[in-house]
Amino acid sequence: MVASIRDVAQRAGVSVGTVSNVLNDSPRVSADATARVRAAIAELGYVRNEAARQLRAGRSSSVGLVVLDVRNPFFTDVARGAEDEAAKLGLSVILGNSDEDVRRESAYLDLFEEQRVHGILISPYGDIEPRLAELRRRGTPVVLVDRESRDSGVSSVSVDDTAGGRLAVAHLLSTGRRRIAFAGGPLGVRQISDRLVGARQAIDEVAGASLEVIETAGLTVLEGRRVGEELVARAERPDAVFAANDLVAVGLLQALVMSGALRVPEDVALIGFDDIDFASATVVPLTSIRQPRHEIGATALRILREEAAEPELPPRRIVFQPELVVRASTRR
Amino acid sequence: MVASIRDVAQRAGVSVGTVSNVLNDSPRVSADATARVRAAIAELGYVRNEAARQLRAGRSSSVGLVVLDVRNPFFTDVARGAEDEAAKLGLSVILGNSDEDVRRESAYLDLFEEQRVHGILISPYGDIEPRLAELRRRGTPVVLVDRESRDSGVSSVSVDDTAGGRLAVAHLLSTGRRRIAFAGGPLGVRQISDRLVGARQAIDEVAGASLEVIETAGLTVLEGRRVGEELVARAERPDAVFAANDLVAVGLLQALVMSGALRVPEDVALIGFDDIDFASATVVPLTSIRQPRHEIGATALRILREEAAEPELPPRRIVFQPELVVRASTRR
DNA sequence: CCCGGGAGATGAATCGATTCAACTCCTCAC
DNA sequence: GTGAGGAGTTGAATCGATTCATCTCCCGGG
Repeated sequence: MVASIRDVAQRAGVSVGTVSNVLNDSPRVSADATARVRAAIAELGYVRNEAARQLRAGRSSSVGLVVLDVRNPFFTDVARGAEDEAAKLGLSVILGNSDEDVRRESAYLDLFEEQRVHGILISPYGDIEPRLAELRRRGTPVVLVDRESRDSGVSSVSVDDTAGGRLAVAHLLSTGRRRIAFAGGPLGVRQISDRLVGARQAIDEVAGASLEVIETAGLTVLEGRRVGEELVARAERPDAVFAANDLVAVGLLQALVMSGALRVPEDVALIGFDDIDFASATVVPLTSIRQPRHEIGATALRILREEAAEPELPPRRIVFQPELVVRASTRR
Repeated sequence: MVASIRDVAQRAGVSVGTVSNVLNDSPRVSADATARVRAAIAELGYVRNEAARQLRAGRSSSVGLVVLDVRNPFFTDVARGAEDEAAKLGLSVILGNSDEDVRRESAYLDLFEEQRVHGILISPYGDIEPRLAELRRRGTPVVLVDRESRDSGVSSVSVDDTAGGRLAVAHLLSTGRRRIAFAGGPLGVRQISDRLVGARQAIDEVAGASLEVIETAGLTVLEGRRVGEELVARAERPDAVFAANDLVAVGLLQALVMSGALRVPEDVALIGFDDIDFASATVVPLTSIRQPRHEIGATALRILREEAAEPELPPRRIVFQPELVVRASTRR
């Protein structure tokens, strides 16, 4: 029913080898043969069968990317960075959304391994470094995104979350705030716990500063609102909140502003993390910690390529430094 | 390097046919053989090669889904509906983000066709129905999502956007508003222009009612803010705005509230479209037009399956009816 | 006129899983 | 003792693109 390379060859009056050479732009084909093959392809509506190609090649030309939350602009920007870089190399990116669910995360890894993807980029949720090391051992290169790898033999591209946390809280302290709250979770996710570690370091350097931890079930706007409503209802409140990402910060901001009773930054200062595009567009523009989102994705893809080319290379760890972006939500 | 089914067969002391039967849970295999094969698989770390499977089967077990904007919760909810339904059938969903770009949209269709996906679900951006009909003719079932198909031979699952637009504006009119603005775009996207058509129908039924159209470049929060800022700066303002989706409505709300000069709904009423989860969580909870998002995705996938099973079926058009959800942003 | 060599073209072998006709045992009925 | 029939297993053929050793022309030099 669907035309194969053999049908094209027959129609063009050449061999399958020649058709294959045309498809792959081999220079060894005469102009005449090329034209005939092109015509036959158009007439038959021939479309290359990627499965057959892959089977022969041993690897697919797709890269799998598993993210924690597709709705978070941070990850879509990272994905775009990876896609742009992949396009240059003739690869494509398949996006999987683990949605902070270990079962979904694991299912995507299974799927990608069965597909013999070129490699896997993953922003991990569960404790899966052993599994990833195993994947790598079996021949699928893996690069951690947004989390630094620990001892396992896997490369990573991340941002120094501890430094980011320190930067955020040091900024709040420098504007005179002393009763700081950290809002985010789950703390089992290292990207998040590292930000908390940094926050604590900054607190410890200033006498009289205190840190309260408000753990959330996830990093979403809704969770942020929940925390905000709780704060509004309290008698004793922190004078500044460090949200573990911008979505949580946006939710907090909404709840605080909606209450009418609290002003940002006068009553409560607020700082987020990621510096998504949206951060500058909130009711009160949000101070945040910028991560080079696009660059993270692009770099991860480049490293993946290098590993695919030379599997024996030792794992690499790229760590970007985060940057403080001050806006109205923390002004004095 | 990587173990194949032949290696497993050899290690287990059976034929490849038997291994294949074990992998596919055929009942015709003895307990003894099954156990030996399972053991061999574990020892060798064997992972099935999906490309080889696909080549033989002729079709992949993945379904391609192309959405206009992954960041829009409406589409992630539709995607989840499709995924949940796919999982029941042993299929997986590959997500592609066209990001309202015809080149990206087209590239995903190429990719999916080369992959011989089981079928394609697409929320179309450009005018690609002819291309989709061609795909279907060549054997890849296609279902339009979120847009009703016109004359072409393609199935669709959508919501009655015209009825939705009518519902929205009729509601604004029923609360006494008369100078209505429609904010959204690009109007070349039929999902959007249909909402405008419905809005106009409602306007035409009420004497003294007027409709102003403010076209935007896309349906994003940032575009909504832009429109909001423009409205704030004006002397003559509408007394109600119908935003073509909730993201635009959220942006509008932010800009209006931020100005401090305008109150919602007292000075300007605001209604959105989609009723994303977030709509009830905005500073002023948003009145919206609800679409059965999860159900749309699930239904589309079910129809895709039916078409894959019986390619001769005539195209079907499922149209869900939208529903008005009243919240604070349009109260009197 | 012959031969070397380069440009093109050929087609069989290959990748790995599935399928199915054919085969081997065994059991049981008569 | 024989034959029917069921359970379980086998392995060659197949899917479609790529690769590469081999072959065919043809041209120019000697």
